[in-house]
Amino acid sequence: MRKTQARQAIVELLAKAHRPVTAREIVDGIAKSRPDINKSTVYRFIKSLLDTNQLVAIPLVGKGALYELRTDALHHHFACEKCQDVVCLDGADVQLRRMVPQGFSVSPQHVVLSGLCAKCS
Amino acid sequence: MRKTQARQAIVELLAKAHRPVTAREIVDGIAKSRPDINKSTVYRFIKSLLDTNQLVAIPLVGKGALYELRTDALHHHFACEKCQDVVCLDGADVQLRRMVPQGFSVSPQHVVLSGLCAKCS
DNA sequence: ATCATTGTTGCAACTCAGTTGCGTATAGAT
DNA sequence: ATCTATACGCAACTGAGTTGCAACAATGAT
Repeated sequence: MRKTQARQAIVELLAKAHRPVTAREIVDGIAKSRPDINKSTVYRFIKSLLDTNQLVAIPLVGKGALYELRTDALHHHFACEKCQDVVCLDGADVQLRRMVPQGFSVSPQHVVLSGLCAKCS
Repeated sequence: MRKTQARQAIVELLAKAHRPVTAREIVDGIAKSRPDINKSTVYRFIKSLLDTNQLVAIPLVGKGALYELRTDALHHHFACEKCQDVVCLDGADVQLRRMVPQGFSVSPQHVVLSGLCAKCS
């Protein structure tokens, strides 16, 4: 995995976002700040980060996925169906394990709950 | 909402599936049994069912969503990352409520956990 | 510092799921 | 039986994401 200018720019964008972002936001963000970097490069790198487990994908209802760099602090997410806001949930791992049958294991980084947030409900 | 031949065929397919299916499976399934029904009709009806809350969407990691007819028996889903199998989880609602902050409400039909199922882990 | 290797990139063309505009057909009311 | 809004088929379109390939540039060797 070579350290190229394009890749540094993409990782920087992800790190600066401080929230999960869509593929579209990454592509558009890079296009704005670095128009010399092609969208194929961005998509290829997103895929590569996913393959090497450096990026966490959070699937959304009907609208692709959100991405965030994997950090040591594993956490789950909650997506508000009304304001589309995504917040991070902490300490929910124990609860999750209680939900699945014996022998099943949950990937904590892939859990996203949907519903209404405190503001919208 | 008129009861047309196309719509009856689509609902029938969903009911007979006895598991959540992808949009692709619905479109292909209809195309096979009823080639006279156009894919636009299928997509339009899926959207219409979603808008009227008669269909539940289960977002997947990177691969669109699964759909199932809404039944009285609300339940959550678990998607195996290896064998792609989707199973239904029961009685997990209480656990979910413990996971979100005060004031948040979870849409139980929209929760899908990912990980490894008993066979694959 | 220069070179050679090979992974990475830009480009343009492509794929394919899902959408849309429009003229026609049909379910359901009168 | 007639009427009319709703739903449909069709074909063209959209747009996110992918791919083949020639050119480029990041690393390790010299």
